[in-house]
Amino acid sequence: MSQVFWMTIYPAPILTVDVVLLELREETLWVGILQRGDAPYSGSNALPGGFVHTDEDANTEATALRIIREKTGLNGVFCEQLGTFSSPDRDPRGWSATVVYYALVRGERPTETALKWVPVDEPGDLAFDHNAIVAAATDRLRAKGSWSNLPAFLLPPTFTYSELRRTYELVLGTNLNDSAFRRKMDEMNLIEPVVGQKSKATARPAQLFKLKSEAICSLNRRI
Amino acid sequence: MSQVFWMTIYPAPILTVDVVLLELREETLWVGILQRGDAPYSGSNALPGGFVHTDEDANTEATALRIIREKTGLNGVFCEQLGTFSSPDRDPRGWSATVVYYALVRGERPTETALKWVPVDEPGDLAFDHNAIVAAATDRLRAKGSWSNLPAFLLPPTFTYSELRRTYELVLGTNLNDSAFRRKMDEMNLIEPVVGQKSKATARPAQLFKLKSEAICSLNRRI
DNA sequence: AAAATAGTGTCTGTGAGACAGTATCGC
DNA sequence: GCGATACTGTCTCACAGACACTATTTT
Repeated sequence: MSQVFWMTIYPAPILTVDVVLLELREETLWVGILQRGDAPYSGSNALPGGFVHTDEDANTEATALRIIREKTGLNGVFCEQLGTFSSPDRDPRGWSATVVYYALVRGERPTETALKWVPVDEPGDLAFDHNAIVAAATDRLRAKGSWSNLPAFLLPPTFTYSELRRTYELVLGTNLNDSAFRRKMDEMNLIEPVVGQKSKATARPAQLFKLKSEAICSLNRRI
Repeated sequence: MSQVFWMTIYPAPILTVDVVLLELREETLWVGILQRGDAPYSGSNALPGGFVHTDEDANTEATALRIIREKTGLNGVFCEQLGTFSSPDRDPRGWSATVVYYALVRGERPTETALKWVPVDEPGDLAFDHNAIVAAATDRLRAKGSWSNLPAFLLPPTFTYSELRRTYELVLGTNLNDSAFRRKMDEMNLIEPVVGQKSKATARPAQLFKLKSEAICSLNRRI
């Protein structure tokens, strides 16, 4: 290991991977947190995270997906790199960097886990620099929501026009015109109808739709 | 150091910082590369990069700015995190991650340095995964160019409408309508005239402009 | 029938492309 | 004068907001 060579000059920074799990429920965006057991910040709330398992992780995204699987039991969620946060002070163990991913949980939150959900705008005091990281993740979601199909990944696989529009409204923090939204969605060719009908109890049922592609894609127009 | 605890379980990944220096010259985007002296990939071309100096770098961006300063002598260039690239194979020394920044050099390339400049679209074979990283950086530049003032940072501090439009055209790979571009720039309030005039030798001199703010900002409309 | 939500049709203002027309320089 | 580039004015089309209107369900 020639790694020893430079480690004698500069100690290797601590490298971790953290995940911002985001979920939409009851008209609010929630972030998943865990109470830490080990030091540092033992007992504090923090984002789920961990070290790279160099024997099994193909890259830091694989680490993030493994952490998501371990903490929530979920597979196949939308997961994207947010950025790397670093400083000499953010971790009392020394100079550290954390590669952060954010993930969107579709529909129902997983149960039977230690994960707690708190509103993204009032997550309370989190360990490390995790408050700043949560803020950066919501900024990214709101920014990217205006020109991509990202908000759709906060919904279950099938959804109505109204649910999709309401999701965009909550992510973007604005009200959207109903007919203009339908027009844009129709023309942008992102969603397709499913034969089943939504059995909304109170009024006329709505057509259910699903994404044509399970991949994130940018829109030629703004929402 | 409780760092020892987890290092006994998983060896710490190698963490580096790399910089994609981009420059616009002769109607082409160029990327700055260095010939490597040390192993691995000794003799190959690679992006300028290095390890975090934990005694002096406040974060990985500071590392990137220090690398830019050391390799080009430039201060105050636009520099932004592109992302972190990682894998067990990208560095023969072991599992590694590199935090990549891209920087835009304004106007004249620095001389008297070991830096070589190659076209971003044909950079030749680069060490590590640096070809993929250069491609990701140009993708980011092209994407962000369409909704921000980013391309202006490829120009000298003062420039004409025509030069700014040409820069956007080269970054975006499309032709832009002259009068529409002027209208948008006027309304978006990003640039302001400077009293001096450009002394273009061949024809009518053009008004020089400068950015109102030296910060990157997103546009409310697309270019 | 009334209430409620789903979905459609049409008017209108605004912004962007197209392009003609004017201005100012070197020669 | 002419060529060249800088800049301005105007026409038109397309898109998005507004909103009235119709449709289909539950109660």
